[in-house]
Amino acid sequence: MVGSVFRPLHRGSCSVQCSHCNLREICLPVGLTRDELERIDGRLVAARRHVSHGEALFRTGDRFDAVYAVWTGFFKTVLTSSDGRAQVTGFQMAGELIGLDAIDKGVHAVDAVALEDAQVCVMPFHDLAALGREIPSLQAQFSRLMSREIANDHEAMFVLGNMHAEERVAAFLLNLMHRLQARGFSSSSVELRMSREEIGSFLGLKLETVSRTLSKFQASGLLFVRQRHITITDPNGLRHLIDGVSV
Amino acid sequence: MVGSVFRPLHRGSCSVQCSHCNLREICLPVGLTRDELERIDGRLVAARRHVSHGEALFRTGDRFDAVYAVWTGFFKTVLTSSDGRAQVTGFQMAGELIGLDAIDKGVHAVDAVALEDAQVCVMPFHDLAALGREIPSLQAQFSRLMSREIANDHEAMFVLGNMHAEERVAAFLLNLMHRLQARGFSSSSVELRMSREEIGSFLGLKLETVSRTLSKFQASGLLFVRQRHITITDPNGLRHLIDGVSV
DNA sequence: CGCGAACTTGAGGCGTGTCAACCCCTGTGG
DNA sequence: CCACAGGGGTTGACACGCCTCAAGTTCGCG
Repeated sequence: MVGSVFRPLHRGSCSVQCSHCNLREICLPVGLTRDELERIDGRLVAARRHVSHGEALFRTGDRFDAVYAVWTGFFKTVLTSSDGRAQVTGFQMAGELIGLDAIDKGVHAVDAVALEDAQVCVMPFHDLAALGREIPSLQAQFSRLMSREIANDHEAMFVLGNMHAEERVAAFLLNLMHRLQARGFSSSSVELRMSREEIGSFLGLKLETVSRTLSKFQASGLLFVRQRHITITDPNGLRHLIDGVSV
Repeated sequence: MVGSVFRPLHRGSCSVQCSHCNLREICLPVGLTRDELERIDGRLVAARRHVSHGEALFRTGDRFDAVYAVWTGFFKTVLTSSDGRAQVTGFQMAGELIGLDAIDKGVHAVDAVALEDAQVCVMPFHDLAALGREIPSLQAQFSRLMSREIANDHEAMFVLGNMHAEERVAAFLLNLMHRLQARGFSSSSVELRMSREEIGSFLGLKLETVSRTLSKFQASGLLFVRQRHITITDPNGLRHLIDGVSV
């Protein structure tokens, strides 16, 4: 277990310093001054927590008491109905927040599951709120991130409500590559962390349809796909598929 | 035009008092003390604004500078792609906020259109943020409402991604009646404010499918429908249709 | 009274789901 | 080092639910 040797460093009074984090320009502290960054060091993030591949950061029904920022690794959030149907509501990567939907009810309504070994920054919501009062630009950025999640969800609703299978998959790939690119990864080649079934759940499609669509994209010369490895050779071709669709 | 005679009262320095609003237990100020309520009087809501049936409160591309609370009337928000396809992302009624998705980018990404003559409370975001700093429970409630919108959107994604036409329409009706009931209206009878096409857009269905589904529900004895008037006679029957689905 | 918008209803087509068989890759144990 | 098992992925045939297209009805409004 890679993570366990680090655990002592990330627990208890040992402070996690946002000011030295390589994600500080992507994550919650965006826009804070040097001075403000140092004021939140050790006070915003109570601890780092390891979550192994396949394990849950939290589950539906768990009490909400902290917001999580992905530090390393990859997550999915899944909303499950009492008759067992599941909807993947999002995939989260480095610098993205998890748990925002639970602030209202104080109870988590989704499962957050690691799609690979991962580490998250634990931000107790009580502390986050207090720091937000002290540092207005932190509160502002937190509001912006909640707003961004709402806007992203509206985009997802558009995909689910208006698009055909090919358009959905193309939109998914472009969104994913765009976010990876913003984090310094290749914008053309990726090792997917999620299964066809998980992609399908997010997109409102069955796994066979996702698989068929990727095969068709390959046959059309838009990309190469082999299991979970995907190389996009014609991003403009993908964009053309969803033509008018903004964002 | 009913509203115009009130306009002078709602403009400029004339203060809008949340402490005397009949929505104060439903809207943003939920949970504020008497004292806190009086502190936001005339400072949170800069003005009330009338929006006539069919007109837009704001449109895609408009600069964001205020959050709106519905005071009277009924709205839809619509996300439109550049090729003209539209997705209704929500319907908003009294006490619900509009515009939260624009905080991040500072530009509105949806049209907010009144489905009947309406009045909204205009809350300049700058003032809202400042008051949030001054009154922590206001900031807390604002965060809760943003969180609630995220959770609602996830529910909508579940509906779009997992449900069949009948389930979608049933879920829509139950959600609508539940929200109306919370505002003191009948939970069984309603005059819909939106067209079949708008319902369909929200649910990812065509208007004919919505129409057929309502007719089928009537034939099954679940409700009476006549144009936009709907009376639900068997709410448990509707709930049974979406069985396991939580919320 | 007549027009247009919204709604209803029917017939037929199509895209995606369903079901099933097979393939690929990885890990495990003999 | 190979055999085997199992999960994930691919591909095909067929079914069916919703969309499309079209005609007719109802209602509100000038």
